[in-house]
This record gives sequence, C-alpha cells and structure tokens, in this order.
Amino acid sequence: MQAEVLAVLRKCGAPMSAYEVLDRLRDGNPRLAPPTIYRALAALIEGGRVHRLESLKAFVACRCEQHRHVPIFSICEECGTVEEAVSRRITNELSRIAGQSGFAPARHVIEVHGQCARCESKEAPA
Amino acid sequence: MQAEVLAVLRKCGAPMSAYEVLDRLRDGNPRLAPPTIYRALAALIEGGRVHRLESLKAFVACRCEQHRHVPIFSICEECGTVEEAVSRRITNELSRIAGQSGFAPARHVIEVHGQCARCESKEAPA
DNA sequence: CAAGATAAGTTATAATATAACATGAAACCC
DNA sequence: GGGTTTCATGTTATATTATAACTTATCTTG
Repeated sequence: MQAEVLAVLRKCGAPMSAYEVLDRLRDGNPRLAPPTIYRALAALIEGGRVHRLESLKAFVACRCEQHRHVPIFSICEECGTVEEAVSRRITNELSRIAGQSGFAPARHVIEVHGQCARCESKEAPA
Repeated sequence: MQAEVLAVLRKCGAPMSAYEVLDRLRDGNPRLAPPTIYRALAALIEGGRVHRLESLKAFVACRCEQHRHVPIFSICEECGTVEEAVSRRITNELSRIAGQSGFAPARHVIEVHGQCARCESKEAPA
C-alpha cells in the first residue's frame, strides 16, 4: 500500500491531498477507505519518503535522494508547483536560535509561499 | 468580533483551535457559528495580530510588538507552549535560497517542533 | 499447527474549514 | 428623509481533512 501511495505521489509530482490519492487508488480498488491511505502516508513520512506540506494540508513525494534532512519548500501560489531545497545554514541558524532558550528541536517545518520564476515572468512580462 | 477573538487568544496564551475559541465565546453568545470565528481570525491574521500554526491547525495571538515580520515558532510537543522568535539571518538566507531559482517569497512558515528547556530537564534530570 | 505480530479492511465519527445566502445597521449621497 | 451601498455578522448547510475503534486477513516463527 505504501508503494502504491508513493507511486501515485511520484507520478503526480505536485502536492496532493490524501483524498486525491484515495480517489486515484480507488480506480483499481473501489473499497479503499481513508484510514488505509492515512496509514500509508504516516509510514512514508516516518521513513522520510513523503512530506506533508502543513500549510497546504497536502502531501508530496520527497525529491531528495538523501532522506533525513530538513526540507525547505517553495510553494508557488499561482501554479501550485513546489520546489524542495536544503540549506545547512538555515538548519544551523535554527538550531542556534532554539539553543538560546534551551529548546531541543526535533522536527522542522519550513514552507515559503510566493510566486515561482515562471509565473512571475508571465504576470509581469518586462 | 475581532477584538473578542483576540482577547480570548491573548488570555489563553497558548495556541487554540478555532473551535476552542468558538466554545469560549459561546459562553456569552450561544448562537455563535464557525464562519464568524473564521472570519475574525482571517482578518486578525491579515493584520498580523494572530498567527496560524500550520502544523498544529491552531491559532495564537502575536507576541511581537512589531507586526509584519517573519515569525519563527518553537513548539514544545511535551507541554504545548510556543515561543515566537525573529531572525534576520534566517529571513535573509531564505530569500537568498529562493532567489537562486527566481522565486519571489510572499509568506513564510517556520515552525520547529521539539522539547522546551523546562520539559527536557524534567524528563532527563541530569 | 498455534500464537503472536503486522498490515489492511470496515464502520463510524471527530475536527477543521468554507460556500452561499440572509439580515441588519452604519455611511453616504442626492 | 428616502434610497442605496457597504460591510460585518448571522444562519444553514456542507465540504474537507483526519482518526478512533474494532475486525479480518496474512505472514512468521517456534
């Protein structure tokens, strides 16, 4: 099931809601129910192969080879595409800030909304 | 209505779900319905006086005097308390990363889950 | 095979959020 | 003042996201 869910997310590329994944998989299995999908997603997230975009309530397949990193997402509000980036500097700086108050970070959520280069140039063609 | 919602959030201090706010305000106004609360929250967020903690599906009153900043939240998974911080370095670095791909950031979501100093020391008393 | 462990199925419902339309009261305009 | 526009709120209904709780099937290992 995890494999099927991951396949759907990979094929789509863009973020999908759990129910979109569900609908997709129902094509071949009409009796599929939400808990099955959510369980598969939870396991995939646990394994770092899928991320939840908290601000979109949606899920994407991880694009980095290296799992176990701190992903930084750029989300285009125009076309919905998402880029995944990594930055040691950000990770370090967040740790530093947390450290000041003795906070022990376990999980990071970094999501930047905006407009991607393509959409920007479409909208304001210089 | 915005004032009432903000007062409830301020009084509570911790993050609250929209429905917790609703319940609180229903004490004095039993017919209050969700859209009213969500509208007030939307306006307060727009004005920077409330933040939505995306990863908690919850809302907090802004604690910074200066609105219009990029807030960084530390969320203790043990006791639920939330700290709000600001870091120019993080903001700059995020802009730099975004810039590399021509992305124009409009809104940042930065939430760090972990354990606060107090809970950490309780759990592992050195 | 029996016993336990794990994943998936099933049913129901909880929690979060919004659409769409109705109402009421201030603002403004002639 | 009468008309009308505007804006916040009320109201009803429903959409969307997520999980609880229990059952069934499969696999695994002694």
